[in-house]
Amino acid sequence: MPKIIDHDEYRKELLCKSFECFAAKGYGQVTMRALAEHVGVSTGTLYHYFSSKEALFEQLVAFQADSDLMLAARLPDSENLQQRVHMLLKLLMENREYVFKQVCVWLDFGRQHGFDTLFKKEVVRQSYERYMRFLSQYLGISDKSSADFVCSYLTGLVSDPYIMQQKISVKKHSQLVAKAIADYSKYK
Amino acid sequence: MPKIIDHDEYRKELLCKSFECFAAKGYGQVTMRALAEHVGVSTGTLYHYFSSKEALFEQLVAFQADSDLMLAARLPDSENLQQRVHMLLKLLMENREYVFKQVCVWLDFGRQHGFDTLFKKEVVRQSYERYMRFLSQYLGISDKSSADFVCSYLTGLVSDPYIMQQKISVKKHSQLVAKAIADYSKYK
Amino acid sequence: MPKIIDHDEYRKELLCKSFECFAAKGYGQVTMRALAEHVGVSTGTLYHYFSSKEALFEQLVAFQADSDLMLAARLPDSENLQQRVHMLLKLLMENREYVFKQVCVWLDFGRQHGFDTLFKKEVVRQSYERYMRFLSQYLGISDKSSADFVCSYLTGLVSDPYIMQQKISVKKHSQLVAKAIADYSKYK
Amino acid sequence: MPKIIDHDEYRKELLCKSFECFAAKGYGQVTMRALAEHVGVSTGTLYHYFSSKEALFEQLVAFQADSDLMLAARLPDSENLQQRVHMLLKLLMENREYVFKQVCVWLDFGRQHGFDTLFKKEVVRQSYERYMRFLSQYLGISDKSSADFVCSYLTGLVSDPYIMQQKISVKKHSQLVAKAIADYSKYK
DNA sequence: CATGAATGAGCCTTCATTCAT
DNA sequence: AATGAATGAAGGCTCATTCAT
Repeated sequence: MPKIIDHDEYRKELLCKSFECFAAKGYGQVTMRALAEHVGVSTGTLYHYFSSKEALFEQLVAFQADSDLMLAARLPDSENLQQRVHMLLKLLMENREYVFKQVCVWLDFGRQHGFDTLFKKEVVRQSYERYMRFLSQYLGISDKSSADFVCSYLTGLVSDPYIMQQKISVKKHSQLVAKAIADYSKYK
Repeated sequence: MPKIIDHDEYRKELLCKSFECFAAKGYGQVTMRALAEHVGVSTGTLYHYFSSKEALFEQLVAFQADSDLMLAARLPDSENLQQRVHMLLKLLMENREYVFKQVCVWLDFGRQHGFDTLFKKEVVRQSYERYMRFLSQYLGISDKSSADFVCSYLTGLVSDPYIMQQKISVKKHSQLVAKAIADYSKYK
Repeated sequence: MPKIIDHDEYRKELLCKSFECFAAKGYGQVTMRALAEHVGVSTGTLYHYFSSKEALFEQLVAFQADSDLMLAARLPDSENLQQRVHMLLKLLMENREYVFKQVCVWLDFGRQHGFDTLFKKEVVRQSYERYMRFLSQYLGISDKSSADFVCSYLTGLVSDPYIMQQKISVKKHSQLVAKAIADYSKYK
Repeated sequence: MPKIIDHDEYRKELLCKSFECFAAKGYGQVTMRALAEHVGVSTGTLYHYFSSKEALFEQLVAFQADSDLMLAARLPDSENLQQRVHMLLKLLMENREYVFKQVCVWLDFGRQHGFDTLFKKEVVRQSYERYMRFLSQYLGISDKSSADFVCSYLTGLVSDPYIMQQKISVKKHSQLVAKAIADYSKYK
């Protein structure tokens, strides 16, 4: 095996490969040995790049938060709200497995650190705000309630393992969401 | 007089007291010793009522699924759709912490058994179907897409730790949801 | 195996059996697994009685310090100084192996905690003072220099592995030591 | 020009720098990484000069045994026995820290190889005999018991961490030792 | 029934050692 | 010659589980 040229690059590669494990089994159920095996290195190497299991997990979360921006960046623009919702949903549905795993990892992370103190962490706060900002901008939502509403809906969409199992009608869902957003002005 | 009259009753009591632990720390992070201590018995006793940690956890999930019906049963009836949505949301929000913990436990359960094979389990399928049936009936939704939509929204509402942290405007959300349901017919 | 009746008694028994290991191999070379095997219990049991390897070692040292009093207590009294020296040397020589091991353990302990801060520890200070007090009393030495002299000689006697290997002439040594003590007054 | 002119010279330099580590922490507690860092090279370099940790340690002990002759060689001669004892003690006391570390290292070495088989090793036997020969010659002792006696005393003097901590009266000790040696003839 | 001491497999982590560069 | 990334066996410690009381 040739010597690794870029330490940090390799670190990210390890994180990348670790994601699956943590998502599937959960932090407490993942052993460093199993992880090393899955990733294709020795436990010693893992500890060469990460000071501990917890540190690895934390870096994984931070890394994933970054990666997600790339998912969102793929979204094409459009004049039409319903079209934008549609594309967003389509993107999520196409990556549902990945997104669901993401949710799983985040939940673990939350438990690991306590949900009450979670949002005091810089990584977490930033990630979340970036996410909300993106949503608001892309969907052109300026109102908090509407944003929360859409956000809840989307979170549910990607969190619900039952829905995960089936095909939803992206078109109908888009219509409902777009209408809800558009209607909002009537209720203020 | 014997302390415990009903073996099964006591079993449920133990499960009940175990819920907090599993919800807060996650299956893999809960030790039988810690659990026993939290519940106030010895580990031996725990093993007298449950054959293993996994069995205990499984029974906990089944038990919780039952308990949730009691939450739903508290919901008063109403002619008005928006009012019904409103009451449902209010109920969820009043029990947000409990409901969120529930989500956490289910997540663990899912991972323990693999999400792909999850719905082949009788307990799980039944639970879920009961939940969907209740929603459809209570909100008077006969269409699958609408049901999925509302279900997604609700799942997100109770799963999202960020939303968990803040107060949402139940009123506005109710309006949006009720409108979305009502509007549905236009898009079929 | 019957349940242990006296927790503390058993703890001491474990310490007692541990002594050999630490003396022979040195703290850093003793593994908990090897120790458990030598002692005849499982590692789990070891940790049931001692919170850590270090704690075990510390308790061992404290326990040994106590045990040594029993060795000294066996010494019969005598009017004659040379006789007393003689009996002391004989006792040491008869237990040379044990005493040497003791020295080994103490040295390890010293290194573990840093020799500079060693005598700030209560256990250590007390042990040492008890030892010196006993020597002074038994040999009737009131002067510090003489005591240090005898102490040095004795420490060397039990520390020197070369001397350990051979028989020394207890009689001659006694004469030399007794004379040295008696002579002391001439040099003050 | 190559940085290291003499391979063997550099080896000794590495040993020299290693001494502190082993003396302070004990063989088992010293890691090759820590050693490399302390010495200022990479672990790879360490393994370039020594085939293993154990080999390094063994060479260290042999090297130190040689070095000690230099300490002894510094001793000036004198007609007067008490003066010679006095100078010897003074030398030891001035180098007490170094000498004590030496003792620690030897203890480790002894344990590593088993004290019972220790004197079958050539290095060890030679070292010890050189030491005894020097003592006998310098102090003019021809009798084994006397030599053992003085030897015990000196070993104790440098081994006892308690005495290490304080100042002894070199003058008084010299008097006692010299007298003991001189007196010896009376007791044969 | 209830207890908690005992067990040992398995976890996280370290460390002597190797080897490609 | 020198480096340090990579390895995996082994160490300290935990924990699900059993069982004598």
